[in-house]
Amino acid sequence: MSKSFVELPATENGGAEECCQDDVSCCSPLVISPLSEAQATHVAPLLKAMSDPVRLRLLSLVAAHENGEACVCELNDAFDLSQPTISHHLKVLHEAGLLDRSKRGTWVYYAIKRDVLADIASLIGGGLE
Amino acid sequence: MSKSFVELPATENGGAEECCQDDVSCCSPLVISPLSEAQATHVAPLLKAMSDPVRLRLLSLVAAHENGEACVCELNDAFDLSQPTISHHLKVLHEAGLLDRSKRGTWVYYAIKRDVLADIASLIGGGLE
DNA sequence: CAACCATATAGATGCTTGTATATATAGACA
DNA sequence: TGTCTATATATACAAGCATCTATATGGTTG
Repeated sequence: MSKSFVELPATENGGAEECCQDDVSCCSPLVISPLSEAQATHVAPLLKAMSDPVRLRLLSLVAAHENGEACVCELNDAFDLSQPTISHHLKVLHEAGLLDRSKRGTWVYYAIKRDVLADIASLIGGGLE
Repeated sequence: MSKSFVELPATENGGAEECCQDDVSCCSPLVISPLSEAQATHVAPLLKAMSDPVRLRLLSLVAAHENGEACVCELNDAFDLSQPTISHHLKVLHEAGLLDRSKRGTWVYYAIKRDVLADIASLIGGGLE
């Protein structure tokens, strides 16, 4: 573990270490070294997707459900909002890369992407233990 | 550690465990049990404060700086944005409870609140290790 | 006091977003 | 084929937000 702490060759962007810009897992924790502009631009949308109360609850409903997966029909019932609104929020979470989507017959299931969640958590909380 | 896993008396809100609604630290991790509406409403603003690329970088600049503290003057220089814009973002982070503010002479210093960061991280990533 | 520096506040503007209603798609089944 | 159910898309609108310029506040120093 703690592979994020390995030293990486500095790039031209002012000293922030930057490897694969597409993946949160390669950012060292906030507390260890400042995010580069590119890194921040990649990570922010993930947090933005989680920053709505409805989406946060959707995320936790899915994550805490059996196998980390839940049917849309169950999710709709948990809220006092219209079905298209829930569908919209699920789309946001899916497009952000936090939820996987799979259709099985008439029903659609969303599943949590645990690795992404873990990466975000270690970005925020890494180096504090 | 892992004090978040202790069983709590269920409340009337449909099974989600809920203690002090004012503090993130008492929410059990997303993956363990679904957030209540009240919990989600409390946590979401923290994530929203972090969900902007500029604020994410500000946060990490402060957090990774000596003593987890940095002077506004240094922060302004790190961005291509107007001084009031940076001031605004710092205010958002401060009001969300992520940064402490202290004035010393002419200068203002913002300091990271490590415990809040740690609480958010364990909310998101707890139960995945 | 006056000039100056560091930071915050006020107000304006254009873009984003959360929500709703109406409609489309598409699988199941009679 | 036609109808029902599950989910998504289209469109619209009010509210929120990131940014700017202009200005205020308040400490420092000549």
